[in-house]
Amino acid sequence: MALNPQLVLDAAIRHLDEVGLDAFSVRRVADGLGVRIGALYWHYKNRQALVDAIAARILEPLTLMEPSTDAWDVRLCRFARAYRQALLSHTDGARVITAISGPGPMGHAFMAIPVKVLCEAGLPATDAAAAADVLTSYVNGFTIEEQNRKLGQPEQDRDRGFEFGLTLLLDGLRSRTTA
Amino acid sequence: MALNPQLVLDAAIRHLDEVGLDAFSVRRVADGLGVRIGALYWHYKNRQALVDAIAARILEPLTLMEPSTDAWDVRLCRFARAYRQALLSHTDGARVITAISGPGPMGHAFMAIPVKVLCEAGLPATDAAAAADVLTSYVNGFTIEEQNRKLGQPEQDRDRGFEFGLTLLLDGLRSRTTA
DNA sequence: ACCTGAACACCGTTCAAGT
DNA sequence: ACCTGAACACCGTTCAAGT
Repeated sequence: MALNPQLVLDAAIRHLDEVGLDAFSVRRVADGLGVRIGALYWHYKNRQALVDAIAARILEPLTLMEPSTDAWDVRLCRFARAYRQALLSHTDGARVITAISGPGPMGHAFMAIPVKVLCEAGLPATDAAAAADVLTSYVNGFTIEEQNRKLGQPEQDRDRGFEFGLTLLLDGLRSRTTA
Repeated sequence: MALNPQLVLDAAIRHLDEVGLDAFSVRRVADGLGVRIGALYWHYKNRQALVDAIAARILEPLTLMEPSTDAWDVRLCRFARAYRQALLSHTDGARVITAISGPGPMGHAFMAIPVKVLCEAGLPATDAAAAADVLTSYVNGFTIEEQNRKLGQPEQDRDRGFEFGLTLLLDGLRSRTTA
């Protein structure tokens, strides 16, 4: 069976889910595929490229969300929740995102979602970009901490904490929009 | 000259500032001290203990802020800004904080600051804790991104982005307090 | 108590050589 | 085109042995 970037990425994600980002090792990914380590370097330039690919895979579901006709604040909430869930769906998912070497095409498609919603809400383009940064920064920061230290805590409590911050941001944004 | 935890920590921070967290190496810290690597393990149990110590050093200035009689929102803003500045004062400072093995005494003293302010603002204890988590999560997330990718950007722009989010959170909090 | 010397088991990366 | 074999320069950690 021939190796290809897809299969390597699948194995990498399995390995990440098992051991977490700190113990994530290109060599172990090769082991999981029953292949010598040099083989992976044919499909991915280096470890960073593999991490970037994992990050893109994590963000992909968000860029595929179906468009909605709901109010902008409802859509922004849905985006933030879906983003957190995407990060939570893999071990250290939030830290993986902050370990990307740069925002690739997927990263740009991802950020375009909240920016678009906020523009439609009537925010000036520059404010929309800033607000989108704030929102994703919050989700990143919250979920990093959540995956680092709060996974023993009941899901309901963690959800409540997240929703509290989301509400604060949304309230602040509503008072700055015209729509 | 005898080695001690202080000197090791100083050298570790110098090394961190030079190469960043990813390239941070216990061996290089030993090199910087002109000492064999085994020597460091007498003063620090392992690499993680050294990172924890760096994090505590970064947070220390905040726990030493002089008490203030200003309004709660002014104090909370001041705390958030000082926290961001503390993180920015060392290479990858924000990522160092999220790499702590656990909240030590310094971490607890640190979190007590915003919690206290928010309690005095009239928030129920449980809301105060949640809001403090939200605020620090935001600062962490924002500053990680800032140190990862925005350090080329003018400081004024980065400050503006940060203040935007801070204002949103503060506005949201004000509508939930009695004081 | 504090440090050296030396080893151990691991990394990521490269690259000629095979097929 | 794709993978193996083998090397290289690095890690963190341990621990007997020295002082």
